[in-house]
Amino acid sequence: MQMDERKRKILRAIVQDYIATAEPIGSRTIARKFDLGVSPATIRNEMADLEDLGYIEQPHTSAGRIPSDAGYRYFVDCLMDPQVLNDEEKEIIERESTKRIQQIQEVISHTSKLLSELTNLTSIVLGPHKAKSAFGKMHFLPYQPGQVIMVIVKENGVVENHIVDVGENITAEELQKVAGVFNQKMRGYSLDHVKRSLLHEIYSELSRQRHLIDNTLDMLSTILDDSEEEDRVYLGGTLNILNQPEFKDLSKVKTLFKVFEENEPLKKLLHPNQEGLNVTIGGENTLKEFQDCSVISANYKVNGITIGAVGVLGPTRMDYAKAIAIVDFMTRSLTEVLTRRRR
Amino acid sequence: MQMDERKRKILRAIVQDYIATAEPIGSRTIARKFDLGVSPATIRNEMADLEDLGYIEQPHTSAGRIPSDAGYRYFVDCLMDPQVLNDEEKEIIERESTKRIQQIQEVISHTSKLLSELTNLTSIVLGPHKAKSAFGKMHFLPYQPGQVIMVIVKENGVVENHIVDVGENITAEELQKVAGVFNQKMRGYSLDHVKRSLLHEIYSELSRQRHLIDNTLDMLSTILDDSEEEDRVYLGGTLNILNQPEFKDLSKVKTLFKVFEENEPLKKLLHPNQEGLNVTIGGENTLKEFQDCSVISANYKVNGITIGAVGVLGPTRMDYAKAIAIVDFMTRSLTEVLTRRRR
DNA sequence: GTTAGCACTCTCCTTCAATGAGTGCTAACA
DNA sequence: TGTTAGCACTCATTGAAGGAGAGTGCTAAC
Repeated sequence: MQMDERKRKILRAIVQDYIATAEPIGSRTIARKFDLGVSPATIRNEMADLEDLGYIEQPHTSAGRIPSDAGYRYFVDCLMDPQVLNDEEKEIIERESTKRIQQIQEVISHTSKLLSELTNLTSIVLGPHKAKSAFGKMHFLPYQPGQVIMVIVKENGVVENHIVDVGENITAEELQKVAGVFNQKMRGYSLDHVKRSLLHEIYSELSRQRHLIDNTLDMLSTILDDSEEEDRVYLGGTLNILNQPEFKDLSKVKTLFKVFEENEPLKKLLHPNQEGLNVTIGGENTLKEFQDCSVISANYKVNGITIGAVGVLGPTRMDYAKAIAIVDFMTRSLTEVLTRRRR
Repeated sequence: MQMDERKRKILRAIVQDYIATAEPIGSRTIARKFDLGVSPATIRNEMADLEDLGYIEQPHTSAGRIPSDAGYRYFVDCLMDPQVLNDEEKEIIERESTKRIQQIQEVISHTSKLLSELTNLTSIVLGPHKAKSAFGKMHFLPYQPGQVIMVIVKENGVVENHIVDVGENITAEELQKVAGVFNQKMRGYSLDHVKRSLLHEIYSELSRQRHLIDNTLDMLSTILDDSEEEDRVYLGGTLNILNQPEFKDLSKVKTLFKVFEENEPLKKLLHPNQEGLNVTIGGENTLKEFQDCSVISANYKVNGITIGAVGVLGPTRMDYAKAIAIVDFMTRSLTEVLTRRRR
């Protein structure tokens, strides 16, 4: 059995209606709502075929049909009219992107908020990859006796500050020397690379100033441990899923929210290593908690290098056309903003 | 009608049992579970009195009694056995407080997490008050052409960095001068005070270097706008409330979580301006969303000055003795840690 | 003052039947 | 041969009815 034009029309009608109403749809309703020029009986026959093909299913005998994961997949791949954002939405995103923003983290968190507001879904944004981001420059500033502020500027523009213990008798000049060594040896290298290859070199360089080495050990581990830390995941609009009828069951909400508290599974959802825009539908998700959810995700870049990912998460019954359009536009905008920042 | 010893015993029994089971409790059950030496009938008579006094109420005629807000209040004020933490709990908190912590923000967020874990309630922690925190010192570091990193050290130990536009032709010496003026004029004063009283003085000082003033204006507004920003509120264990039977209704959860997304109402809950430990029960909360919740809150200090507040939020049916003990111990520990950091 | 006994109330649970939406099948039709 | 009308059938949902159970307040006896 093959898909023909009429089957496609009917499948599209089912998916669109189910996305809009969240109610199973029957043959009579399709005939009434969508002008296909055939009677409910004919539609019934076609629906039986579509069910055989695995594109739709029946919650129970006397209910209408709903799309299966495969049905959504077919819809996304073949049936969907690609959508472009309306001017209002574009303007909102663009207004946001022209704001004077100080730090990359702020850009990311705004993005997350905006995504969830525009889609009415839950947004997941993966911040810049710490261990992979290149070390830029290091500075020391006085803090209080025995401690200094270590300011680290990454090449992607992120600025971090750490407070480190140095002991009371280290001098400003000595700190200068330490910073000099770090800056000279590590500039442009990712922290991953430092840890794997450069540690020895830095030590041997510093060991000429024997009494410095204990302190610098601490500093290095501060920097590197920090890079070990989870890359931050920004969530937005988690409450939006409470509006979806598929989550009127509290226990579902609970398991989902529990996963939201952990970073690792969320990262996985975004396929941060896959290029381009990805649509993952229902059971295609590897995590069982998300098997009735779909995820639209895409990467953002700085200077052509992928540094993070954004996505939206919602029930499989989501408005794919709109969500895809928004995620797509958003990653482009984000890539542009971040690249612009670096001049 | 007066409270006598037996009435107190019965009220205590009702509150304790209801806290443990979340089920209305009847006279027969009280007689069975608690060894009061009287029959259910006697207890019934006393319960009728307690209801007249407003300490307990009946959800409906044929159900047992549950404590009213006034009942909880009486329990907390007069009946409760004050609890001390067990060694395990103490150890957990103390282990946390001896960790090497870099920044005050981390201490606060750990506190929030710990509070919610120990109490199984939702924790709310109000970070250090920005506008009221005193300016300490300012430094400039190079960033990229036309922008510099402005590092600000508050007197409470908080370190912030901002990126500011300065135009391409400002020199390092000029920045030094600007920092000098800021440091000299603002040190030790709260940003509130700077905004109210010192702005003029700083401008007139800087106007000697005419061409600097535009840039410094920007910097000042960066600092001061930031102080306008919401003081951050840290929430922990929001999912814990989903385990409470009183929140099995999704719409309740939704309204509550909606409030969680805003800072202002949460701050109000903590009574950050009230000294000592506060217990706010049910209807005593001014926000209608929280009228079936109770809040235990207390202030923490640095060097004797209140700079923030912590609290736990749960259903009125919470384990007050335990929650109070934990919040109390936690604020003391936090105060101690933060004071120690400053040496 | 305390207690046993009892009628009464009200929620909760189960059962049962009616309703209605939707289907698949068959036979008639173009 | 594809389309349609008609019809019997299925099954979730709704609401009513009735019984069980928990708990109360009142009365009378101790």
